[in-house]
Amino acid sequence: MHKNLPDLTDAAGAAKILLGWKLVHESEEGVTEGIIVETEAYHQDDPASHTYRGRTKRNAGMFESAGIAYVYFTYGMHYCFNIVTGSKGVGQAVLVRALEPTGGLELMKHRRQQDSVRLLTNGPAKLSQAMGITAEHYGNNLFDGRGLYLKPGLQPTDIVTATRIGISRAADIPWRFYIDGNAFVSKPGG
DNA sequence: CTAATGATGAACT
DNA sequence: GTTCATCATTAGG
Repeated sequence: MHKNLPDLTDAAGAAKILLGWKLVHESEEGVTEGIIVETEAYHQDDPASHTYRGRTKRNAGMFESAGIAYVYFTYGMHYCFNIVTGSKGVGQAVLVRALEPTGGLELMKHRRQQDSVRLLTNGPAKLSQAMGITAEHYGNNLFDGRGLYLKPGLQPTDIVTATRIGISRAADIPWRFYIDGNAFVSKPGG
């Protein structure tokens, strides 16, 4: 069957296109899903990217073919989820920064120990925890419709372009995109 | 081997 | 606005 796939040839373009797509995780605990409402692009020749200094054991996944998951652990306690873009051998990816929860709300609340829906997935480490994404999903195919995967959603009407969050270098490059007015964007403005 | 740092989040003032 | 919990990865010796 023909699959509806997004254009993942370039991280910045893909970051915009992926807004409105749904991220689904069918786990043993249950199914959780949410609409992607905020993303950031990271290229290889980008001082803020993990791949800027070349390939390492940690970032090897970003050099694989587009459409797989790149999950990294940071600050000693947080997982962040990325969608790999570009050709095999090119280190780029799209960081998913926020979701609008659309399914499995109770499971998300349980995983996050948090009752407020608005605080469930409005940040990269928060959504990873709410969705149950960990290092075991590193390298997963996100378009096979099994386990952790993406599926098409409604195209948002208004997309805001802004600067990226939490980086010290190339902080002025506008490679953050989010759905205008959405309540689950981690940091409106920028 | 050692040391610095980080694509964060929560809890403060 | 600021501080800090907490550790894998990385660069350097």
